[in-house]
Amino acid sequence: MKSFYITTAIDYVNGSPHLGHAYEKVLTDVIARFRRLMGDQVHFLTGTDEHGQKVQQSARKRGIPPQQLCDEVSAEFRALCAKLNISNDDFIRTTEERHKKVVRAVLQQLFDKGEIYKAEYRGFYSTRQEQFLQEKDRLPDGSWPEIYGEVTEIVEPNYFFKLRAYQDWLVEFLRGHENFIFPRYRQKQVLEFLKEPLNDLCISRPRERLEWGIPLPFDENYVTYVWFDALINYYSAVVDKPGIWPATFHVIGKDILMPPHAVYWPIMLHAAGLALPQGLLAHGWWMTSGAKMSKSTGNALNPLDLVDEFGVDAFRYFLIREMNVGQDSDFTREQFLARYNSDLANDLGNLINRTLNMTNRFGGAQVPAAEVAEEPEREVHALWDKTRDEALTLCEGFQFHAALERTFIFIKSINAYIEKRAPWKLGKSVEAADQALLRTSLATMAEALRLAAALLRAVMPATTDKINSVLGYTPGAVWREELNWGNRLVGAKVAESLVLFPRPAPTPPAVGNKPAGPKS
RNA sequence: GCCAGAGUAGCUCAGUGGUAGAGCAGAGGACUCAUAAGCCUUUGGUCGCCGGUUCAAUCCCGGCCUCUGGCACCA
Repeated sequence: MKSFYITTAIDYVNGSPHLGHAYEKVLTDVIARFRRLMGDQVHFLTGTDEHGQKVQQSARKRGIPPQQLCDEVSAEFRALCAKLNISNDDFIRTTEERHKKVVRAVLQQLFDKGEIYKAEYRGFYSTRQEQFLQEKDRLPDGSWPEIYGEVTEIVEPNYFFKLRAYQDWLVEFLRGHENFIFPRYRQKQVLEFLKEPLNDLCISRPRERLEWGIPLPFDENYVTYVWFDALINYYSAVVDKPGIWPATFHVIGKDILMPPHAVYWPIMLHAAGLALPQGLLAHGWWMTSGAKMSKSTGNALNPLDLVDEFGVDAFRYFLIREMNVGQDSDFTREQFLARYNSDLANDLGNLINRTLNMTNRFGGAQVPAAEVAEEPEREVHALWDKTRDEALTLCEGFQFHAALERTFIFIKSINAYIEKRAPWKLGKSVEAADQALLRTSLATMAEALRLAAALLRAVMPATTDKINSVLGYTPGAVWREELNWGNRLVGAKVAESLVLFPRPAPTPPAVGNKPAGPKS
């Protein structure tokens, strides 16, 4: 079985989960579920990044130990995974011993090889904020903003990793692996960036400034800083699990593609003699009216509430259907409702319910066998084969939004097929030919629905299960075989009815000067 | 400033060297198994702006405008 190891970025615990985190987890989960269905041996890792200045400061502000803060927030991210029905196999925290051990081992190894050296770091330091500032922090007139207090240029000994020595190697590597980064144009960006010489990477902070971190194994007066801690989680989580490394894909936000994942990480691995991942998948951001969606912007709408209101599958469907992986998308309640009502409630949900109803009313609650295959049936069969083939290809290329689009075209075609056959008319006829057509139409709509549901499995797993359940069907172990048109449902006893995606109560018209709707 | 991506119907987007397509929204119709859902028909666009190449450009070239992102030790 082919091994497929996929990761999300680990989330920094200095803030609560928001839509961006949710999207990355859902996207990665859909890929993981899809690969499992395709027969790969999948290992899916997510987790939390827990060290650093900001965590230390936040904990101090609240008067609690940093570990307690990490425990609290990390639990929130775990809860998010559960809420979103994420199928991760492991959840790593950078404060776990299994991780720290590996970070120290890798650092020691690189130090012994001479890849890490001590030198002086020079920069502008804000005592009040306890951090070094960058040129871009300056005001246009060259002075430093008030919040930094007194800023002084200081020189501090630190440890550096020899990034620059590997710059040419990295350029060669990327030229030789054109599909290393998805989407492709991002790889060009990285190569463009690499035309400028790299500086070596400062990987340490003195302990008197930063306590909350992993001590360098070769100098306990320092802790390692950010990347040698965070990135190594991908490796530390599986170091004792044979057959998983290297990663197949790291799914990350475009904001941490360059330089960390596209430059530091490959060089770190190469320098340490470890195999490189097959690829990086950089996704875009959700925006609201052009503004990045995050907690700090104080957007009134909390998209995660939609999970409680409409169910996790509806939420997952929206994220995957609406976002073209790699690009940015807008998130509005209106767009969500449009998708929910049109695709899920009207097209799919209603199709399920009417299929159950008709099977009960005209078929004695049992799926009959198809007896004829005339033009309408042949059209549905042909469209299914085309839909399945295209959808699989699209999913393999991360074009899930397009795969869902095709799938829903097929679902709509089932509705159209039903109108063509009009079983409610056939049901009134006593002619043998009409009765055969009736049985055929009931069989066809049920089978088409089963197939459509199977194709949705990676995106809406609970929905697929429910549809199978009301169709009285238990799917077989091999998903690919489930995608073939057949007669598996013949004789199945179907449920009476199912309203899967109930239409939301109509919003009261926003007229007059009444106060806005009830606050719950 | 440099680099990259994007500017196509009210909205979200697809697309091709030969005077443009889908879904949603809007309008009309026939039906009734169904979540007043579904089905059929339909309105709607000088394809960002200006030039050029071509018999012909939305798609090729040049310039410009606008939006988004990256530009290093910052998550």
